[in-house]
Amino acid sequence: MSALAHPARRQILLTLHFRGGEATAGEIAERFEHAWPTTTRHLHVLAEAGLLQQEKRGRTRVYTLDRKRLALITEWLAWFDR
Amino acid sequence: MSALAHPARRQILLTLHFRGGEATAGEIAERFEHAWPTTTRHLHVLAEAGLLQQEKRGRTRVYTLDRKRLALITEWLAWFDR
DNA sequence: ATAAAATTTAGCAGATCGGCTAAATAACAC
DNA sequence: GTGTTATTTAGCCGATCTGCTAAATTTTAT
Repeated sequence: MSALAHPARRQILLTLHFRGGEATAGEIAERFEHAWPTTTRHLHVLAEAGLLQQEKRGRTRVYTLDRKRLALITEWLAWFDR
Repeated sequence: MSALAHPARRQILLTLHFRGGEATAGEIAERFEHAWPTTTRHLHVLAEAGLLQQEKRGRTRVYTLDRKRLALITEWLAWFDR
């Protein structure tokens, strides 16, 4: 859950969502003012948390949103509705 | 959202929930192996994030869970269901 | 007035975070 | 094979996090 702690990372997730769940590292990075390596690191944190999957496609890398993983968080929050 | 990043803080929220949304600092702290001041700090972080309210009652302090604030997070996550 | 109980505040120390630049890697184009 | 494009890796550095102990604060009890 600490993967969601940083605004840039939440923005990455939303960006991916509204692009149909997939985007290349470049497409994502260009939306931020951060230097590329900074975004690369955020992507890595998200992938480490299982929220993103990485796929090497030619010389680009495509990141895919894992909505199931996000759903786990929603489920955790649902404890408070009982 | 970074207030939820630490496991101890999530545990505090659940503890409060299952006690009806209210508990004293002591009741919460005794559930953790952490030193008291450590738990005090976690409580403060949660209060700062608006997830808890603090009320001085005699020589104890009662913390109350703010479920509305938690609901905001659920709402954010709901973006991914569209 | 003094002591005990409940809790916070202060402040130190090591770990992690998050930005950066510079250099490395991998795939494609000529 | 040389260069260009896309992206990551390495590593520095200041800021924030999280644990601790010791001391302060506030209320209740004697």
